[in-house]
Parts: sequence; structure tokens; C-alpha cells
Amino acid sequence: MNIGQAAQASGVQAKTIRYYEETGLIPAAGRTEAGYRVYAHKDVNTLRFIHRARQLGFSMEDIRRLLELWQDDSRTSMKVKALARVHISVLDEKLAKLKAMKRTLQHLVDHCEGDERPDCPILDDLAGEDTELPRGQVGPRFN
Amino acid sequence: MNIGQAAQASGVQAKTIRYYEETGLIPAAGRTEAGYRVYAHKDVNTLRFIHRARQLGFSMEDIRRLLELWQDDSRTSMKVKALARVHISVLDEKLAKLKAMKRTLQHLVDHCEGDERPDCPILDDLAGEDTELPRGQVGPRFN
DNA sequence: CTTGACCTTACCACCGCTGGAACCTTTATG
DNA sequence: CATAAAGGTTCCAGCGGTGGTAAGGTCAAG
Repeated sequence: MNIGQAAQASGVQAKTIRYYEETGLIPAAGRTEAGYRVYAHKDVNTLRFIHRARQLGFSMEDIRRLLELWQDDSRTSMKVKALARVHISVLDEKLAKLKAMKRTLQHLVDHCEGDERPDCPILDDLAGEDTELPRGQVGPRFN
Repeated sequence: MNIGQAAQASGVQAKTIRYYEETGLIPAAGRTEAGYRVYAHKDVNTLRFIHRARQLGFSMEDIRRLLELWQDDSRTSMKVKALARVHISVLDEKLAKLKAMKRTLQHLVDHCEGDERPDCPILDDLAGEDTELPRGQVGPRFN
């Protein structure tokens, strides 16, 4: 199985597989004489694992730990659960920030006429005059 | 007013102000003989505008357009509103993805014993067996 | 034998900053 | 007046996870 087939089978792009190998998330694949990477079903399973974890928003660092736990037969489900719980709280933070943004923005949009005239509460708000707005969390950093 | 004072007054870090200048989001500031950047109140207002827009999650590109509209006396509030509406839909997409992630993860966490034993539905799910999960949107890309 | 689809490495770019290094200027103090 | 701290300056690197490109090597089919 070469990288393209592994990509197909796992849902992880070939390019990303190389990146994962480069960063040590997965071990370096074996090679054919011509230098092509070779993958087995086991590797595809690992890639699928990573793919699914990424879909759930886990960071590379978290995935590193999840892979360790997955491969460790003497793991405790406690540890896995703890990791997942922490991740949920990260998601919650992001959600809270996005919701705050949306709330504020929706409020502004609701009060904007949206006509030919230049008067616009949205720009007025951005321009400062630090009005009473549901400010909640302040920093952006919601990446 | 030097960059540190402008940063203080606007809420945008000095380093970030230089970055904005470099990328052309704001015009290059004037300089003292010694090469220090000089800012006026007008510039601080612009920086505050940008800061606030970032807090609402607008992209640099959006902010570029917002600044143009802000400085254009013959703008229409229609255009501003449209821009804001599009941004709300972007926020909605991100929210939907995060919510889907959280829902799935919460479900998994709820079914994990979290004890000393290794058995763990969270890892089982990640390992594939593509079970019936509220999959909704698939890709991560929630940045 | 050629074509074209795949593979390889290696690089730059993106988002929106942030940190650090190495150096220069201003300000406060002894 | 010398010095040290607290600013400023530039440039380079990095985050995650690709996307794109170039310039090549390899493989299977026609």
C-alpha cells in the first residue's frame, strides 16, 4: 500500500500523512526500493484514529497522548476521560467567545438600517465610544 | 506619542501595530529623527477600531474593507450591514462545527466509565468501526 | 516507447500574531 | 556626566495544518 492508497483508505491526505511523519506523530513508514512509502492496514487504522480525533478538534499534542493511551494496554479509562473532559472545556471556551461575538454583532446588525445612507451603528460601535455592550470575554484568539 | 503609548491607548500591542503597518492595514507611521514611530489621536482611533473589529472576529481582509467604508463618507450602511451579515454566517458555521464536536465528545465521555480499567468507548470510537455518531459536518478546519 | 498518473523531496505561503535576538535611543538615577 | 533600565528598532522563527509549486523519479497501460 503506497501513500495515496493509505490516504484514500484513512481519509487523511497524502500531504498530511507526510507532515504527520515529519513531526513524529506517526513513525516513519517503510520504503520500497524506489523510495515509496509503504503502509499496512495497521498504519491505516492509526491514521483513521488521528483523522477522527482531528474531527473532534483535538490538538496534535492531545492526539499524541491519545495515541499513547490507545497503544498502552495498561491504560486506565480514567486518563482518557480526563483528557476528553479538558478538551470539552476548551471547546466550551471557544463556543463562549463565538457566541459573544455573534450576540454583539447580531445586535448591531439589527439596529442598522441597511439603506443608502451612510449612518451605521455597526461602524459607530467599532469606532469606539465604548458603549454598553455584552462584552464578556475580550480577547479574540479563538483559533 | 510613541508606539508604546499608542498601544496602551488603543489596546493593540506594539508588536501587533508594527505587524499591521507591515501588512498595510494601517499606513506607515511618521518617524522621529531617531527613527521612532509617531502616532496621533487619529491613529489611535483607527487602532481601536481594528481592535474592536478583531474582538468581533472579523478577518484582516474584512477589517480592511470596514476601514475603507468607515473612512468613506459616501458609504451606504447597506454595504456595512451586508459585510456584517456574511461574518455572522461565518461565525454560525464555526459554532455549528464546535457544537457538533462537543456533542459527540460529550456523548462519548458520558459513556466512559473513567475507572482503573482500560476499556474506553472514547478510544473505541476514535479507533473507527465507524459507528452511528452525530457526524454532521466532517472536516475539522475550525480555525 | 510514450504517456500520464502517481510518487519523491524541498521549498514558500497562509492566518494573526508572538517571542526572541541584537542593537539603538531616551530617561532616570548616583 | 556616566550608566543602567526601559523603551524603541529590525529581522528571523514559529504555531497547525495544510495548499501550492517545482523538478524530478517510477510505474502501469496503450
